[in-house]
Amino acid sequence: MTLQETLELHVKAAIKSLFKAELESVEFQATRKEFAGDVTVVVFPMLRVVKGNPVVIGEQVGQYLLDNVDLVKGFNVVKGFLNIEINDSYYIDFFLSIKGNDFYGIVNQKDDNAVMVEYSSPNTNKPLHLGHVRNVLLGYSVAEILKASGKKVYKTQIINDRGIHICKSMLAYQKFGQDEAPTEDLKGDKLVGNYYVKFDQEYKFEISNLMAQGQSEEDAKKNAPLLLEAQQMLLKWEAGDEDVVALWKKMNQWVYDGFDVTYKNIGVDFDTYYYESNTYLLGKEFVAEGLKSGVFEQDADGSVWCDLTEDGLDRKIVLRADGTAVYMTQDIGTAIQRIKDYPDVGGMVYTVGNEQDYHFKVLFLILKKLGFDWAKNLFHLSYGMVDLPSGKMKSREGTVVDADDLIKEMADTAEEISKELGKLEEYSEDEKKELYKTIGLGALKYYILKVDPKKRILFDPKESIDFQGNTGPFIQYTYARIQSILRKANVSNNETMSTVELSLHDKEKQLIKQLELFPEIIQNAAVQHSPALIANYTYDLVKDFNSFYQNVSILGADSDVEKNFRVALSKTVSQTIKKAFKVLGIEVPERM
RNA sequence: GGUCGCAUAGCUCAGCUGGAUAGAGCACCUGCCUUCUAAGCAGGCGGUCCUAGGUUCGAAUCCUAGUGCGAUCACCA
Repeated sequence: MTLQETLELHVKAAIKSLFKAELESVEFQATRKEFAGDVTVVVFPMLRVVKGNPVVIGEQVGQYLLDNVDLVKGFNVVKGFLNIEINDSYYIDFFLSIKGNDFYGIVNQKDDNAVMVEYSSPNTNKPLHLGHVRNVLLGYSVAEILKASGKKVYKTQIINDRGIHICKSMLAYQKFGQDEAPTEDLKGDKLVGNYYVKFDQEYKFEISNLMAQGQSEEDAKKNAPLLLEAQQMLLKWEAGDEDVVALWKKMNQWVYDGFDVTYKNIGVDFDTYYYESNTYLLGKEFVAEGLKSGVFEQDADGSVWCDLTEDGLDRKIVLRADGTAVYMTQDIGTAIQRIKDYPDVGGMVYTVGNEQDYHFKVLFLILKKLGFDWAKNLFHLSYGMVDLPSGKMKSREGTVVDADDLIKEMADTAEEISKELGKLEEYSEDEKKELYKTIGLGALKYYILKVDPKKRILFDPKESIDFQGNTGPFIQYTYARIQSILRKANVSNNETMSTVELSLHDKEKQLIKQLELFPEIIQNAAVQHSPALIANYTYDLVKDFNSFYQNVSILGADSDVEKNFRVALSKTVSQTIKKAFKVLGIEVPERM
């Protein structure tokens, strides 16, 4: 039973014995630091069942608790707030109960229903950029948080490997590529991306030519020879033309190889992959079925629609007049395919930007209408765009922050700062390199994950990312500091720690209170799909630790009992930092 | 125009199901390295919580209207 649960029973008993009234629930909050006490009971809500002055009621309840509950050692009432002081022994006992537990806060027995988390899901025509980075970090972290909260999780992505945009880079490569192949200096995804840009340049050139010949802009955009060729290519691809398919396979493989390097650098992974080129056909099948069952309707021109006007939405197309698949068709197919492949999956999380809020609203609704019971457990993890001070990132215009470059720059900055501080003499060059990467990535990941997913991020490359204050490196630094203490502590037998004589320092108590919150933070973050909650929790924990560290001597404690206790407390804090950062996908260094 | 999201200190962000005098970091200013790593600690400065109504003992938080910013409403993805 938690402290609050215990106190709740006693407060209810107090109200019953003092006022002969039944309380449905008791409202608690942490006592503000300017008042004495550990837990606060809010008296106001009780006024509904107990008439009287809140201060007087608070006093009476407080006295009752002091007389009847061993845990309570004192109380005070300010306005309608009953501040309760708890015996140190409660906190010491609690700490001893979690001290050796490596899994404290983490739920290991898994739910029967698995969750599939989709993230990344790039187009295969350009390299990953900062926008993808937010997606990848969020998706990976939410997957890890769900795991830690007791869910079985499959990480996946949907690879958008077909369509007109893919044909554009293929066509440009065919025309201008001269058999160029990826090299060590030019990854495959970058190479393909270059031809996507090339297509756009040539296309714009053709448009301006046509307009010079008197065509309207609208017509010119439709009639540009390059676009017509690209459309031809898509038809050939759908017809299975050998040359086109061969080129498609070759270029896509280059991109996949390039992406793999980036994912590995970021430190994320996937359990299974889906390709739109495989799932769009299944989508078509279900469109046909939905047409039979009346979920969809067909227009005179042959196009198929879903009428959502009764649900307050518009009509949505699910199949073009020429019978080819649209985005929605594919997503219907992909969802169904996933459940077929992994029957234990009872729900899915889609990590996709908020520009597609409407799309997912419609998709989930259509899947419900098609009668899938798992459709009620679909969640769109919608996140805000990452914008630059100059505005939106656009691949075709080259105004993007490239993912690989960004990661490298972060490591470089970490290197600069580390060299200035000069604490790493005994490290080998390889170890230093590894550490710079850990710190640089830690800074980047924390910077992005600490923000509520819903909010947009304005990323200023010049101002760059901080390494001080509420940042990844600050938290990593605290972890490293603790490891340093543990190396020096040499506490041989802290299992049989005697704590009878111990009285807690305020900073120690504060740390234990913060540790106590950890399991609930993990659960909460899972429910809300929010790594930001974990990040902010960890920051608070680390702030508390640093304050403890600078105000209380750990290794220089007055007694062995005290020293052992503080070492064990520090160790538990560091393990909690490590677990919290693990679900954020951030590593912690042994020293820095 | 319809729909959805966001708006808190100069900047970047917290603020859980409504609760005490709205909190951090950065920046700026003061102190603290012969003692466990100063990427740190202790403190100062800084707020009409977008506006106006409403609900309530109590509103940054809930409701309504408005303003600003963003997204979306494609036989693009």
